[in-house]
Amino acid sequence: MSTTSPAPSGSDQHPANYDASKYPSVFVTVDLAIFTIRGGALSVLLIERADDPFRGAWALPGGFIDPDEDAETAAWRELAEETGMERFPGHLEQLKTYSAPGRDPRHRIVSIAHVALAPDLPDPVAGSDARNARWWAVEDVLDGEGPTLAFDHAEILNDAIERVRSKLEYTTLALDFVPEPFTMPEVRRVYAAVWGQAPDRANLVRKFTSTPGAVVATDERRDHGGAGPKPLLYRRGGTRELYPPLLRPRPEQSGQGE
Amino acid sequence: MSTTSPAPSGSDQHPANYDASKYPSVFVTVDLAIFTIRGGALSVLLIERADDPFRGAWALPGGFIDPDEDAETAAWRELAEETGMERFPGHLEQLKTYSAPGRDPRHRIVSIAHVALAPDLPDPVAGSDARNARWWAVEDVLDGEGPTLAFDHAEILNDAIERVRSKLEYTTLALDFVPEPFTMPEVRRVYAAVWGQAPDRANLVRKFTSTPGAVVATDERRDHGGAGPKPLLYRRGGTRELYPPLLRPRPEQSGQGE
DNA sequence: TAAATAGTGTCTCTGAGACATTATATT
DNA sequence: AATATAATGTCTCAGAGACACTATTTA
Repeated sequence: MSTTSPAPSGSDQHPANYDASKYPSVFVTVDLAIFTIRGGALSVLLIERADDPFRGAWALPGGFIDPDEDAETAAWRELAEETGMERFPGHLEQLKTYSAPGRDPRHRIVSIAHVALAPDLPDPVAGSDARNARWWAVEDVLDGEGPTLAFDHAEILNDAIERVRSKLEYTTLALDFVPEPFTMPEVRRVYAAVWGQAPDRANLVRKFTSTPGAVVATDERRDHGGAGPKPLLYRRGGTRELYPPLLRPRPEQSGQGE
Repeated sequence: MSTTSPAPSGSDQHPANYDASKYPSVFVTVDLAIFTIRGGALSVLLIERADDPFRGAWALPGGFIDPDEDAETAAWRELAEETGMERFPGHLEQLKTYSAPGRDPRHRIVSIAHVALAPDLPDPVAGSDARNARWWAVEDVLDGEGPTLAFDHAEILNDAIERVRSKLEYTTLALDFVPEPFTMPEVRRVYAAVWGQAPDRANLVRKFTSTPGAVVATDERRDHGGAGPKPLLYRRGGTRELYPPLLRPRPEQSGQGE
């Protein structure tokens, strides 16, 4: 059927009796868009490249998949290494795989990108290789006021941000940005940081407290030292889905109906 | 940092000066969950395996990524090959990448799975290798009344179905299941087939016709030969997002609020 | 005329958005 | 007191769900 591809021999669609020499070696890596909220701003961890290509540009952390690992395991391992914690204390999910032939000028590298997020992440550890790593406010990176990104990492970061923004609509993902126990005003500040716009206080609280199993109220309140009543503390519940979703406001769209 | 992984030498997170011999060869393939609607039933294309492993089991079509291709290009090529058409006339998107070390017992294979769908796909071509390929009703595969699936393809298929079901909620993806021009009753039958439950006629029509740019009405009607008035014909508009979404009914959930 | 289907009207109820009100805390 | 914040109440409107009604076609 195919005239363009070196089809597998025989009827097997999988490479049992396959001539591997026809294919150049392919490296498979994981890349990570790690988000946290620092100073009220959605922030992402980037690493400054010390070598060419893209020397001096900034890149998403990443690394190779070991022979005995799947991508998710490799991503958890990288998370622990990059943040210097034994076990990364947040959420991780696969984002998308990037496979353009020229995305790395040296080798064919297929990268399985992931999104991770956690509350209160510390400044990244200085690696044994003394490479430069730091948190950047996402807004600055998008504005172009921040660093230049290496490879296709600008595209990956865009996709990752859109994933987080949209999952805040129909899941309780925002709760993974705050340490337990948390207050509703804290959750609201997560929405403000990620969307750039906070939902109405009353509506947000109603959504979370009226979704069965989303959050569990404790009988304690947080003393934040400032003025006003002490907000009630909650813990995460088992329910991950917000139904119906908490939709972010869309930009006004013009266009004709039928 | 890592004690478990053979870390790249130096500070480079990408494999410029990397000892490739430390890693066994990894094959990268694309797998395809191709959906269409036949006889009112959501159906998926499967191929019977002629060789071990999983001889006699059924698998999603797939194949290798060529050195000069990205995954999407490879998927389009496979689509054309499997359906026997020069250009696959439907929608394609990346689903998820599957990378468990043991998912293929012979080699390390990382598979970038895709979801494709189109209206009115013909019976699959008999390949030059005379392998068996056919459409299966998704319902039968899920029931276990259908074929046994090879590798981790049951998991991939499940993920693919869930992707299609959920995208029908917040996009106009249903329109890619019908040939242009189409009628609203046809679109409704798509929802019925994918969700197992049709939305209310009036509400569905309101949603599509009141979303600016979603569909464009023609001034023609389809003669379907049967009783009743001839339904109005539409074409797809540029808008892909349904906002607010057309949510499918959720199963009753129990659980305690706060 | 009966039956089938397309298209539209409309009633009700949920829930989002917006804002007011009350309660609780600090200075 | 004045100010700040948390929590809740409530008014309004958009839109989903359900269903009725009319129109159009075939048998």
